[in-house]
Amino acid sequence: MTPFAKGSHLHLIDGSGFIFRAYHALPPLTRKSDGLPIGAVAGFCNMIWKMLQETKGDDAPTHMAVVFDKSEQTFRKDIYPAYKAQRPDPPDDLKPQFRLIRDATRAFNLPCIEKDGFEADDIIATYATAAAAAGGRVTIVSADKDLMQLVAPGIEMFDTLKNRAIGPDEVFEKFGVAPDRVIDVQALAGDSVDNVPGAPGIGIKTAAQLIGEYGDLETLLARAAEIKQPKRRATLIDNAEQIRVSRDLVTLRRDVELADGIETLEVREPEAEQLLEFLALMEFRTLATRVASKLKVEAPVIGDTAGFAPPASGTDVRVLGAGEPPPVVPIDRSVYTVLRDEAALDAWLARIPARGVVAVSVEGIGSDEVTGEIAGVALAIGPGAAAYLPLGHVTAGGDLFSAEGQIPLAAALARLKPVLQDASVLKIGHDVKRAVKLFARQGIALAPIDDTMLLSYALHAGLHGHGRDVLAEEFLGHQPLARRPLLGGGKSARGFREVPIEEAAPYAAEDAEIIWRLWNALKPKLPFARVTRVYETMERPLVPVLAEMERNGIRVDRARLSRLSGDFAQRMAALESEIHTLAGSPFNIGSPKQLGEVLFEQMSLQGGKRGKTGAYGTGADVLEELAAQGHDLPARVLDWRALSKLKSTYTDTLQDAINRETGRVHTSYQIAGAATGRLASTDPNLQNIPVRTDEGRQIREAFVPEAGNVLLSLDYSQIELRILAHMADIGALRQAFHDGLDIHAMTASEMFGVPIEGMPSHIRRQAKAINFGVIYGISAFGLANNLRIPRADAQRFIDTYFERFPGIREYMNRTVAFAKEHGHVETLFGRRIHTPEINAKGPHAGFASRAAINAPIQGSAADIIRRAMIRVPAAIAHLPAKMLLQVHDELLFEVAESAAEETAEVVRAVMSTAALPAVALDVPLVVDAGWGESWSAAH
DNA sequence: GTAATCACG
DNA sequence: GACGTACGTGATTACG
Repeated sequence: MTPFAKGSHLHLIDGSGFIFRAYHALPPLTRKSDGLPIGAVAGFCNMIWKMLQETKGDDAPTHMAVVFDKSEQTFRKDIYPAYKAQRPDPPDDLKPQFRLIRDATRAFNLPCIEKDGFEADDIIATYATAAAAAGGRVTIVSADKDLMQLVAPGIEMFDTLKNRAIGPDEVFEKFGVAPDRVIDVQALAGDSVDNVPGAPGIGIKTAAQLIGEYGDLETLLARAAEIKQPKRRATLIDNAEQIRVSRDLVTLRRDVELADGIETLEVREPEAEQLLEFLALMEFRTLATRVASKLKVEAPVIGDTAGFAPPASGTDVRVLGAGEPPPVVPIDRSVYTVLRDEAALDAWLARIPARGVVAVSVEGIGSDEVTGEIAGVALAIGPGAAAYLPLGHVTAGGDLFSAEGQIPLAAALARLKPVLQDASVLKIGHDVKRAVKLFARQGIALAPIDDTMLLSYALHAGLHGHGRDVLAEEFLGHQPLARRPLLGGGKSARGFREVPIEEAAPYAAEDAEIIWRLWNALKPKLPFARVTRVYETMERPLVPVLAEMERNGIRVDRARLSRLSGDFAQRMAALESEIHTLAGSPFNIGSPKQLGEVLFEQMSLQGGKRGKTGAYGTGADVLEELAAQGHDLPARVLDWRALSKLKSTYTDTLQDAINRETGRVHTSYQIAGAATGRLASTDPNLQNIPVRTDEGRQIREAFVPEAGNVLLSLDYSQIELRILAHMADIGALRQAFHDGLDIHAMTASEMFGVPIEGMPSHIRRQAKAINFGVIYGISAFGLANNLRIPRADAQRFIDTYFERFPGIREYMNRTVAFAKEHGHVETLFGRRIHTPEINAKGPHAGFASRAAINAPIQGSAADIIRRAMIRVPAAIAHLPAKMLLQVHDELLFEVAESAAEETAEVVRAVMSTAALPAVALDVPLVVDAGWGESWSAAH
């Protein structure tokens, strides 16, 4: 080893700085065989190779190292906790590349230097200072202004992207002072990106002028009182301490204790085999060829499946036709691994980091995702490379015994946890919210994540479902093992824990492999469909938010529901006997068929209409009509039905939904359920809890907070009409919203020329029906039905409305035409809702065009509340508040009573600005808030 | 499994 | 001119 001395030349490459520059400078390249993002890796490798070639000869470096940031936690955070606090997470497609770039560095046979607690800049400063002191030369390969303070005799910088050296002159150009005073200028000017406070109101120009005048920072602060400009003087005096802290933050440490002395950084020639192996794995064909020719070895053959384990049997190859991707290795369930001991698990997990992406499929022991345990975890990193890790399987034989050949749960989870939480390993799932919840229960925060279900949803909402089986068929031409035979049905149904491991393993491992393949098939499509932003900002970030809400659950007062059930039962029994008396004979009131026969045959009432199945219609509208004619029986049936509905759907069923462990009800939200972007709530549905009748509201009174808390409800006022006013650009509507007018009264006034003051309620009601009708894609038939008026009258209303607001008709025509041309419509935020039926003939066409008119309006409203929900957790992090439920235009929170008002204001601010910055609405978004001792009282 | 009904926005 | 419709959901019940 040659000592570093006079004549030596050290190149220090700012690896972390370069990663971000390469990432943003290059298009999002992916590895061809599997879609792994590798743009930054490619940029890095090309840069290193170019540098190695160009620096040969007299000026060749004798020593070289690549330096990286290691952790977020540096000594600067101890000095100033807000330092770099608001820095966003790196993009998810960059995260897996961090590790690959370190691998690349080693493949080039270069030292890869990093140290906990320090930034790359501190390590560079330490080496550069030591090298200069030893009499050698230093070139810092970076354009980062934070490194410019190091420029000195013997130390210069080099910007590879601009291909120019940075010396004292260039530093002066940037900071207006010599390199040795750069720290002073940075301390004064601060840095908004890194959250270095500096002196408020002073930028680089002023700072340089002040330092130029007073010589250095301490002198300036000591003599601040002499400054003529009063504002500047006050700023410096008031913020002296903050400026000194800023100086400590920007000053690079030159005394980091480093394990490797400079002499160990001596340049070594790349080893051909090692380097080419890496380049082949990354599938960098051009660079591999170039490197091979330079190193005078044979270039590796890089096929499209390079990096994959060769298929066990490669005969059954699916041919996709000319111009299609290369032949695909078929799924082979016989090659999967079952991880039964810790050594096997460790070996498998060790393969994941280099990939940067792993498909994860987790099975709970049963259907409970909140308090249920894990039965097993399947992982996949490539075709045929999948494994199943059984954890909670049991053998049933009267009692349940833990099945043999399973690693103890705690030990396995301890090994999984670092990978599942590793920021540089992307975890992909299908409906990954399930996995997030199951792992959260085990203290594991699954992140970062991707979701093939949501990829499909962002790409193809309205075209087809997004279940795993549908997608496997559609995109892989593969039919997976069915879940049903494993779990049985009816009486013989069993939880996944009871499925024998040898049956569970191929099913689960195949699931993981399918997810991995689907991700590779779907993720690259996002930019082509222009839905990357939709997916990245409105689908994926919602997953952890919903997982937390679902885990929170809401407290429900069982005793109260039970009392209501009893009350309803009594009243139903009374009604039942009354109805039977009126009918003259007993029958099943709950049977529409029997009821129809009683009404229209036995009692011979008029107006009986048979539907397409031959049964009489007995819907509420029919019964109401009969009741209005003075018939008692249908009126009693309506009362009975209302109670029956409340009892069976709510007061009885909701009690069963209370979780034994938490005492709360945990709904599950379907993110990809509704084509428009709305959520759907299931098991139980908490988005249709009654509110419109007094009896219904009694059920809401059973939704209660914990002691000392209140339920806080915030809802958007008229959000869909506001969106319509914006999208269709209706000046009168927009103005009415700006002026805070009663929008339905205003509509009525415009249409019928009636003054808003003292407007008769039936006129307003008609206008309200029209406003809603417009959102739904109005038709005379629908409006007539709703208002119980003749169709001709309804048509006249609509004509008048369109005359008064011609922009609405234009919007409707424009939207339908767009759908016909493109096959989809879009929300304000770019969400696509496909309309495959839009060009159909016959009655389908009407449905499709109304749906197309409604979708951008309903969907934009859905987007807005999604955006709000994603921002809420950070906004309320400092408050004793939890977000519990979403009901399309309402968010419900549980909050300490003392913090209700503050929480309301914080959330109101988030909700009313949720469209920004993507869309600036021409109408205000008004949010109403209320809180109380129950969900009913919160309204 | 499907249709009818009705709860919500 | 007839068709036959308000938009988006989920749960329960009856019934074949």
